[in-house]
Amino acid sequence: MNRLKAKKPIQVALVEDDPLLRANLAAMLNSSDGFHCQAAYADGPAALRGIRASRPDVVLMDINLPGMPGTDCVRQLKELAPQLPVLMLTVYDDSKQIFKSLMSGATGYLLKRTSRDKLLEAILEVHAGGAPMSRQVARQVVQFFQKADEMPVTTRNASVVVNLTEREKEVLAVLAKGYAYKEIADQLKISFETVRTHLRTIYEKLHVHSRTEAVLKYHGHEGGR
Amino acid sequence: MNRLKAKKPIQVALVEDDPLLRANLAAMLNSSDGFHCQAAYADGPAALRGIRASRPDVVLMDINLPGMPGTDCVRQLKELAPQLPVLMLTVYDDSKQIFKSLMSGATGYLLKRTSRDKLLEAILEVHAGGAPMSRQVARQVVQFFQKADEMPVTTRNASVVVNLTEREKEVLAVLAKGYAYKEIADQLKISFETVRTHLRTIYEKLHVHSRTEAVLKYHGHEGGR
DNA sequence: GACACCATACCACATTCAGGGGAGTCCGCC
DNA sequence: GGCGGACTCCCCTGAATGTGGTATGGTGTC
Repeated sequence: MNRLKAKKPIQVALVEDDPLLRANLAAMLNSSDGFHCQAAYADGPAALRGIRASRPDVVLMDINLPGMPGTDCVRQLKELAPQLPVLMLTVYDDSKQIFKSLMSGATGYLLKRTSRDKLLEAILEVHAGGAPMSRQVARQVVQFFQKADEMPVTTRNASVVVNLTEREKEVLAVLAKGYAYKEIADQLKISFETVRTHLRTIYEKLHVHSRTEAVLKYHGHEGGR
Repeated sequence: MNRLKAKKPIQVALVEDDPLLRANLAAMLNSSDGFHCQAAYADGPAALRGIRASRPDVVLMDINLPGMPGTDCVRQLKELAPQLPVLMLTVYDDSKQIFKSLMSGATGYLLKRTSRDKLLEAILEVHAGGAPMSRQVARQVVQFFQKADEMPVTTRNASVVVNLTEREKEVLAVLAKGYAYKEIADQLKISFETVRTHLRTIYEKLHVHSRTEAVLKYHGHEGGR
């Protein structure tokens, strides 16, 4: 954050629909040595038009844009400037969003709660040829590969479910038939709360965040990312 | 690198066949606040035996081990301690090696020319739940996703879904991938409320009362109830 | 034109789910 | 004989879901 003193600043373009956040980010960039907010756009189409002409060094893009999703915007941006690094900003560390962004061409992926310093560091990093990711994001990406490794063998519900204990498998099996928590509790003769405790650890082990995702994994569907 | 002052140091286990490098790394760790080199192994089998008993917080592993490749070692390590984070060290930023490591279960991937500070930072990072990667590695990982921009679409849906209108089928298809209502709304470019309206009529037509039941019908599982 | 049907959208209320704690028993293993 | 893992149970909070009603514009049909 302290080198680049006399060098020309990194030209950053912003794409963010929230006016307040947009202004804050721009101000933050312009008050930081080595950075310059070249332009700020409120939506995808405007960004595409502007960036085509102005050629920034780095783009900071909100993933939730009105009208055109950030991921679509990245994809089109990458078509007209393949080398241009794009940093996605999001409030969610949801794996579906992450992979969608990365597949669309995003170069890095940061959570919005990233601190100012980390954000500036990430801009430098991406400009230097890296691929900065927030901690949670990086871990998800890495886990993707570990899951992908189990995939080809797809012994249906055998491979994904292996880490689960016997009881957890029972709970998941009932869950996967569509029963509500209290019904699962009745069937297994345990309390509602115990069902929830099991489900929590099951979700953790399967890397999912909703019963639907868990059911999809159980049935080997491996739901969309 | 300066927090964790009075806290218990992170217990690190080393796996590195080069005696000199091994000693250097151990010394470096032990001379750094907040870190402790708990053990250092020269090969995979020794590491597996030792780590099973000693339960370190983090493992630093050379990818080029004599006898057993580092990737195999990681795989076995992950079987006996799935939560244990493993940082791979390598001189190559070869993409095949990187992906093999990640698929084997490595949590982070650093080039050996990484500086002392960056290395310590990476250990903290991985211990805090992240997935530190050297710049070159991160970029390769991201590029992987951009090349793999396809998806296995297995949606054979004809059975129960016939009574539904076109739009309803679209909604159900996205629902069945595990997306939340608001995500469905984003994808179909309609409002959250409209998604809910569609879902209501879908549930009615399918005679179900929860998304899990709907998903099961959609995938032809019929669920026992 | 009246009518049915579809897609869109909003409000309100109750229930369910998801994630964060903590905590006690039992059992096996070093 | 302590320690960890599995299983059990409870509390709290906030988000997501399920169900009821209502409404507008478009489209096609009789």
